[in-house]
Amino acid sequence: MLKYIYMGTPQIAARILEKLCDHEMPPALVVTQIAKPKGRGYKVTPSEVEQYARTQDLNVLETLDVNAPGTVDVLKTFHADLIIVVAFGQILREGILKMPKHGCFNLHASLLPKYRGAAPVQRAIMEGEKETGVTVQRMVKKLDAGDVFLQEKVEILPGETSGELLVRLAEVGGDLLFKALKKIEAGEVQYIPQEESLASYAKKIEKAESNLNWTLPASRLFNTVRALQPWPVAQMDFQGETLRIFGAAVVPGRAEAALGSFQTDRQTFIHVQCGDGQALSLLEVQQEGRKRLNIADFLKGYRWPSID
RNA sequence: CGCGGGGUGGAGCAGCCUGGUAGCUCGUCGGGCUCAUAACCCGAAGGUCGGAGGUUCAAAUCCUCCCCCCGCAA
Repeated sequence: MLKYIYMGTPQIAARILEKLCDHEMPPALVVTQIAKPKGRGYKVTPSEVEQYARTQDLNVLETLDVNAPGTVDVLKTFHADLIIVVAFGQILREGILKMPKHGCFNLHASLLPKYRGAAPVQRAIMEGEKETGVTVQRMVKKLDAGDVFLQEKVEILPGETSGELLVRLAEVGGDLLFKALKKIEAGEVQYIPQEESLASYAKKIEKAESNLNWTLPASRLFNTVRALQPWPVAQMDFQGETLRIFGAAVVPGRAEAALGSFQTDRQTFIHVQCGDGQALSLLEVQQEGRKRLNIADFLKGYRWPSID
């Protein structure tokens, strides 16, 4: 039986770790980012991976920097055959990459070489892709540039958000990783080098991107609204206050309307004019301190400034 | 003790600061108008104002504690 170390941090990594455990192939050690203060009240909270690992009584190592000499020494004591990395949040240096006999493997949520980097799922949705996938790659020094071991396509459903897609990718990815482990164990390993000329990068999502830019085409903004869920969530300035946008649709615009201006019957819709002449219909929104509401409910209680 | 917003008939909100008849936009039910209608008109039902104490002649409104929801920030 292969002995491996699992490195991961957020929910998707926890879900995949869970799948490996369900397949009765738990890691010898789980490495995760150190518990940090977060959420309201800044309570110190362990990562999702750690929380799950604890329920399975797995060995857990929290670390601020895996590449630190002390940490590397600890990892060495496990004599792992390989290391699996899923959304860990830290970049492994050669000292670790060369440590395990079979090497280090990473599950990446895209069809490499496309969408290398931090936000492959979000960027794929933002670009309006119809399909993406998961890839198990043999890690090398250059980020997400290693040889492809296994890869599986996943269709992106119409209107699907990053959060929803991520859940499905975790299911497929977990199974793919298990398959990878089985093949490695059996010595059936074949790699396909990535075609560098086809490589693209999925830049990390910045919270500043959540402000919708009305000079862009409506379809692009629709994709952005989907891509930015569950975080950081698209938002816009509406009558002087911030409105978060959870649901939207592309509708015909009006030629004479100014970009970013909106049209509403104050009962059932708000259409915001976009850069390509079409408009974005707001379907589900949220005001600060309030709950998410469909547009009709939002308009029922909305207080329009003066006039009337 | 990181900062802040909110919990009011079925839904979404106002009222709270400056205690004293619980309001608005919808929905529901009944009736009317209409060829007809999700439109319009008339009427009705429906609320221990998150919970527990306290102050007061009187608390949705002021004070204290608790529960739940949410935004920022990380």
